[in-house]
Amino acid sequence: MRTMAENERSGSTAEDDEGGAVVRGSRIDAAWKGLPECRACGIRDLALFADLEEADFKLIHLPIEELSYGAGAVLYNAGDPARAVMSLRGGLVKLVQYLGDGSQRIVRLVRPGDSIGLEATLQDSYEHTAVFLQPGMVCRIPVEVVRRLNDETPRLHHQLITRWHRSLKQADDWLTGLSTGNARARVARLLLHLPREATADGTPICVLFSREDLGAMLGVTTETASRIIAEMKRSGVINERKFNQFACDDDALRSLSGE
Amino acid sequence: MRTMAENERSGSTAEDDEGGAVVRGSRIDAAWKGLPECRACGIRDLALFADLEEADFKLIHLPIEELSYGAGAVLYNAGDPARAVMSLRGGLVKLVQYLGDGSQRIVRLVRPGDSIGLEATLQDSYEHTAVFLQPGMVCRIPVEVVRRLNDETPRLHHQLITRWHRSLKQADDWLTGLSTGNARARVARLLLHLPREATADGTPICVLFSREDLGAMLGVTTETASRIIAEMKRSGVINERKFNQFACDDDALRSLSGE
DNA sequence: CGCCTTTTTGACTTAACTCAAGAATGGTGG
DNA sequence: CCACCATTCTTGAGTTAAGTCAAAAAGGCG
Repeated sequence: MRTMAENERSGSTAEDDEGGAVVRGSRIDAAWKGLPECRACGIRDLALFADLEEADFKLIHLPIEELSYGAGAVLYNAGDPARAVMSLRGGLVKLVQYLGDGSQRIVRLVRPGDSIGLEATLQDSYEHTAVFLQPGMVCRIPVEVVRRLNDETPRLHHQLITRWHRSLKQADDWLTGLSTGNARARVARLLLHLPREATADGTPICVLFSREDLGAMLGVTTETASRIIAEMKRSGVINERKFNQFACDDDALRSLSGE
Repeated sequence: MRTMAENERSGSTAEDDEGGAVVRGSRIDAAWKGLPECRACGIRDLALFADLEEADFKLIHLPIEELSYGAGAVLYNAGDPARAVMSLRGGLVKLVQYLGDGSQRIVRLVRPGDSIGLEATLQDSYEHTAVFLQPGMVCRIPVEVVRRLNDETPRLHHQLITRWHRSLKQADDWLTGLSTGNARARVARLLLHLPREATADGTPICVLFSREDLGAMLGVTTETASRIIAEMKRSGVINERKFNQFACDDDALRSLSGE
């Protein structure tokens, strides 16, 4: 089976390596941005700390760091010691799971406001490999902080449960939506599911990624993913504005998705 | 696409219908078994209440009921009002998700000790349809009881988080294991994943289900599922002792699974 | 025992995989 | 700035696994 890409597991993990911008190839692994002021966080209402009150912040006795990553940067690898929960502040992250034979499958996408590595609160190693698809930032919250807040304030643990729930729902939808039906329908559903970004001229755009990643999300080969995207471009269902940036005809996509 | 079985959504839901054994066709929907004594529960160490202490039980102010179901009985349908969390005491339950076109996909199997319908603590309707594949029993815990215990004792909410985590892990494994690779490998992995039951002569047996359900778990057609099981029977990888009860050659299965 | 459902099998079609080569793209270094 | 290199993407041709439609066989139930 060549359905999924080979695992490259290249380079060092960003965890434990937060000391500054490390440039390798064209990839910036992690750049330290300082200690954020959670109370003033621009996306706090989306984030893990959404419900915290003034008093709760006093319970934080370890630094929360803000780190920024380039596309391709690895947040952590499966099996790495899990010492922090991350809150995504921008960009897009894939969670990858490896099979026995070295092939891989992308099990979820993480978007701004979502948490990454929640399992750190329960066990001492990460379950997936987390890789940035689009550059962005995370707040790195040491697991001791999460544990302490969770013990002391119900406001955090409601948020935690909500996040577990959200991840599970996403996992179920991922299975039914992106792993079911023919390849064309899967691509269409994926495109519909992707975040849209506003452009200068007002057209919503969705940013796509490598055909290999596409294949690993949908459980099809790179070539099949490529062929379908190419075909959609030719038929005008999607319209490439810049490299891998597409304006989508959502109605057409919906009908392709078999809805 | 005919990949998955048509949604029959037949019959009434067991929820709200706990007043006694309802026999329709050959299916017993639900039989009321009485109010269990949690403290003395035989599988309590597996169940949601594993960590509760004597004082905690005093917080339970609504009855927990014990209900038994036959194969094919529907615990609840997707969208039904979610008024209880269930703890599975025996048997096997499938969680089904429906797609826009009416086809279905089985997203998870629930085994004894696992909880069903945890989303009831967060929202007012169930996300899946839950159906018994093998007859068994559940304890039905009103959502108010779970909420109250969760507010009052950290011992429950650790169990709750653990269960969310376990479900998510299972979802991820389900995707990579049962929705990846060719049909033969998927069937092999499913068989390896199924619980084994001891028989009189000591051979571990695994109880299989309809080809339609098999297809809906693996994302293949009923015919493909049937063909592969038939082929495995012929080649001796599995050995049918009774109807849908198989002795498995696990080493052979592992090699088929592409491990 | 006969009816109905599920399973199995067959024949055919088609979607997706495989292998391979050529085109495009982006980065690198002269 | 441009030429070159390494990827990644696209496309083609051939193969194969899985889907489809249909009918026969097997099981289970009344």
